[in-house]
Amino acid sequence: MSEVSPRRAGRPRTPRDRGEFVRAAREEFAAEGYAGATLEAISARLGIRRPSLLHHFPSKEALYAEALHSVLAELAEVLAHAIRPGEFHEQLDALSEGLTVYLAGHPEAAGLLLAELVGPRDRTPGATTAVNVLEIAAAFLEAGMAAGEIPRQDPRDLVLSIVGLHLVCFAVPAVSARFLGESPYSPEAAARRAGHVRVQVRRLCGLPDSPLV
Amino acid sequence: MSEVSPRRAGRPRTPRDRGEFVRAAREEFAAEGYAGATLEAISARLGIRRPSLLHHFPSKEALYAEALHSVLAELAEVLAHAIRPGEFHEQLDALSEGLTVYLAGHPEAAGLLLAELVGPRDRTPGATTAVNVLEIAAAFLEAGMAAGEIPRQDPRDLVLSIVGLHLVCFAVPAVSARFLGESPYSPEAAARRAGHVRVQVRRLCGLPDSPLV
DNA sequence: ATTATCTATAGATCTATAGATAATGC
DNA sequence: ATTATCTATAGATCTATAGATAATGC
Repeated sequence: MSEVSPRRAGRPRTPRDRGEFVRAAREEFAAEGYAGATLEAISARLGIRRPSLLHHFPSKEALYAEALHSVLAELAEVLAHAIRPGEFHEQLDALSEGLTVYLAGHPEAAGLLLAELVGPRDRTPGATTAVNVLEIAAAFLEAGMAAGEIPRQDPRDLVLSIVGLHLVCFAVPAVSARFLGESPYSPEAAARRAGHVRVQVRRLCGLPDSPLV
Repeated sequence: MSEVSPRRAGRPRTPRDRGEFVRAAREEFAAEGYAGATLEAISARLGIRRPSLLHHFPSKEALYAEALHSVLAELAEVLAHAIRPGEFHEQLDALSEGLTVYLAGHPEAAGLLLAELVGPRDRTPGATTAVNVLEIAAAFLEAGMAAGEIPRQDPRDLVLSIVGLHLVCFAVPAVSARFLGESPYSPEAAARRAGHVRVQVRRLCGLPDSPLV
C-alpha cells in the first residue's frame, strides 16, 4: 500500500509515467487475481478515481494485458541475459541466479505469472508465451545433454520442475514469509536463496556440485 | 464439463452425496479462482439452479472453505501414508511418488492450492495449514541430514523448492499439456513423471541416484 | 487547445433471501 | 412431514460511459 498523495483535477505539471499505472496494476492483479482485482483498488493505489484510470487504458482487460506483457518482457530479458556464450554450467548458474534475483526484486511477478497460468484456459497470450519460453529452456538443457554436460533425461519434465522450483517460493509470499521467518524478498533472504537455488538446480540437472569454474 | 442431467423440483429418490457438490466446487474454484468462480457455474456443473446450491451450503465462502479443506485433508493423508517407518530414501521416494500420483489423479488439486496461496493474504486457513505441512517436511529433511543420509543444507529453501517442483506442472494444465504434447493427467504421462520426479527429488536433496534399495 | 482529473450514472453481474412447488419418506 | 428443487427479486458491486471542470502547454 504505497501511500500516494491524491491528485486533483486539472492537467498535472508532472504527468504520470505510464509505468506507474502498469506497476500498480501488476501489484493488484498479482494480489487478487484478474477477477478479484478491481479498477477501484488499482485507482486507489494511484491516488485517483476509477474513471481517471480508464482515461489511460480502454478497459480492465487492456490494462491487465499490458501488466502481464510487461512482466513477460522483463523475464525474456533476464533469460536472454543469462544464455550468453559460455560454458554450460555457467549459463545454468546465470539462469538460476538471474531468475531468483529478478523474482525477489519484483515481488508481484511470480504471483502474476502463476495466477495467469493456473486454470484450464488454453490459448491465452500468457499460456502461448509461457510454452515458447519452456521450449527454449528445453532446447538449452537438451544441448547440455548432447554435449555430455549433464546426464540424458527427459528435458521437458526437467524444465517443468525447474520452473516450479523457482516460482512457488516467490508466488506464495505469505506462506514463504511465515515459513522462512522473514520476507523472501528481503535482500538478505534473496541472496541466500539465490545461492541455494544455484546448487539445487545443478543437482537437479545432474551436474556435479562444483565443476571446474 | 461433465454433462449432468438436470434435476427437477421435488425430493429426489437418490439424494446427491455432499461430495458431489464439493467436487464440482473444487473444479470451478481451481479453474477460475475464488473471485472468478460463480455459484451459477458451480450449479451448472451439478445440473441445478443457484439457489438450490445455497440450500446445501450457507454461502459461497462456506462452500469454498469446504472445498479447500477437502483437498488439504486428502493431501495430509498422502503425506501420512508416505512417511511411514522405513529407510529415509524409501520415505523420500514414497513422498515423491505419492504426491505426483495424487496431483495427477486430482487435476483440480494443485490449482486450487496455488490459487489459494498466491497473493499476500496472510492468516488464511489455507496459509496456516500450508505452513504446518512445510514444517513437517522440513523436520523430515533435517532428520535425514542429521542421520547423514543427505548433505547438510538449508532445509527450508529445500522444502520450498521441492513443493514448487511438484505443484507447478499440475497447476498449469494448459501450459503443461501443450508443452508435453499430452495431458499431464493421463495415466501414462503421470506414471512417467512420477518416475522422473522420484529421481529429480533424490538429486535435489543430494541423495545418490540409486542407493541400495 | 490539450490533458487529466472529477461526479454522476447506466447497465451488467453476482450473492443471497423469500416463498412457492413437487417429489419422496414414514 | 421432510426434503430438494424452483422462480422471482432485493441489494451489493463492478465496468464503462457521458459530460463537466480545472489545470498546464503553446
